[in-house]
Amino acid sequence: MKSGPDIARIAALIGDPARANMLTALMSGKALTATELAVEAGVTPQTASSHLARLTEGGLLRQQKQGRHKYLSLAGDEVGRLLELLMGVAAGAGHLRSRTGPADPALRHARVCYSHLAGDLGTQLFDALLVQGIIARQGEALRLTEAGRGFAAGFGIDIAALSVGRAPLCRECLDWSERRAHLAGSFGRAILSRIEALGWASRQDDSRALRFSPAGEQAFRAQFALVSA
Amino acid sequence: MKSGPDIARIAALIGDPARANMLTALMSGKALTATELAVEAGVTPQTASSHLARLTEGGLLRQQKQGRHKYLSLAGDEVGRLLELLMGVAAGAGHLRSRTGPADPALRHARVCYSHLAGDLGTQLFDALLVQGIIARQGEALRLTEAGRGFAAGFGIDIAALSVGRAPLCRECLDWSERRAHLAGSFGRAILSRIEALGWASRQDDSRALRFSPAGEQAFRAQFALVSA
DNA sequence: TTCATAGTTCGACGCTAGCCGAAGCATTTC
DNA sequence: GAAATGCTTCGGCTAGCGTCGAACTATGAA
Repeated sequence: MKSGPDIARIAALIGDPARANMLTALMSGKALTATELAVEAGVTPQTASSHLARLTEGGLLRQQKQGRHKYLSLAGDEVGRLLELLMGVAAGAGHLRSRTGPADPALRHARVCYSHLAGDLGTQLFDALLVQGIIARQGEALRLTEAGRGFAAGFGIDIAALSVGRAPLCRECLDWSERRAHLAGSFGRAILSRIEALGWASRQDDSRALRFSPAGEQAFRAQFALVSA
Repeated sequence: MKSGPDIARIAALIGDPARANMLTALMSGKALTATELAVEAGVTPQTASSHLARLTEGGLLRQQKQGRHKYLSLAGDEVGRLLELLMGVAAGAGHLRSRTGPADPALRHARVCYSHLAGDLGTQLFDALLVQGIIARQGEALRLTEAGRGFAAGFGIDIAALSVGRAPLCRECLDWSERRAHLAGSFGRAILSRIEALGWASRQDDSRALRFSPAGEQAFRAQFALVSA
């Protein structure tokens, strides 16, 4: 029977696995759409909608409508710090998640994440694009450089066509298997389309794994100047 | 579908109102017994027992058995910081608890704790007994010194009669309101009996508060050489 | 010894909260 | 205009969790 802030209320908000997944997905600081978060949490959009409403109502998330999308991000630094501390305590208690995503090596190597390239190859690509100055950080955001536009044209991507929407051209997306960022945004999706169009890789239709042919992976590494495996 | 520490697990632990009450009650750093926490949380001892077991298993609490009591305290600084941050976020979200509890000053001043003296006067007594060499630390335990035996006789306590049982003569007991030790054990109980027998103080029968008469408190302070209030 | 108290275990009950299917806006695209 | 997409609301189902009564163990008191 204490007075004071209602810590149980917001702890309970974080305490649901689906919501916790959403929150950790947002820890990168990037805003994600409702559907992306639904996939991230492993629930249907209806369920996600309810969760997101409650998280917002509880002051943990901030919403930003943009066209028919709804971008969600953490409500503030304090929320981020809270989550980090929570991860620290959880790790200290030695409780790692049991429900580990499929340890499928193929998934870790290369997979599709909302129509862009993720996994080991995805993060390598992201690093290489930064090093080569094709994309650049601009504060919290990412932008396509002038050199990048030239590169895109040479790779067969029509940037002008991508720029019509208001959706960001470049976004970073945190990779669960690598804990590092890979490239999202319409440019990221275009790269994956191109990779498939060139026949370098194809999707496994019953999974998110992306299967590169040996020659395809070699061409991919050459194109983006990745160090060989 | 992320990997990493299971933040939902421990957030859910904090997310139950009863458990949250227990944790906030422990935020002062004081150790409390299982029953005290049950009262604090407003649940029956059975329910509390289950909660406390889960909190300990989850790495949030630390247990310390002492006789037939079980003292519980936060497992570490990190847990305390987590709770504080949680309160900060909760307060920021504008969610305050309505239920307010009594902070009875009389209870803090002097009360009965399993038949020995606790509260502010109890901890003062404990310190004075140590300083005057009536009791002394011996590793983790406490013992009555030779000087102490003489003092006890002068105060009207028959140490030989107390020594028949196997129960320790002197024990320290953590004080919830002061977060400091006071004297327990059969010697501690004997002191309280003597205080009551001398008419210095009397129990309030519907509470654990101990009511000293003005003259009684003065005599008590003189007897044990406490600094005046 | 016998009694009282602190704490635990077990079992059963009830309620909450998460989940999804179906249907309903709202916005964008063709 | 019609179709598609992103998101929300509603309703019903189910699993899980918190709750307590009753019975049990262990420690301390008389």
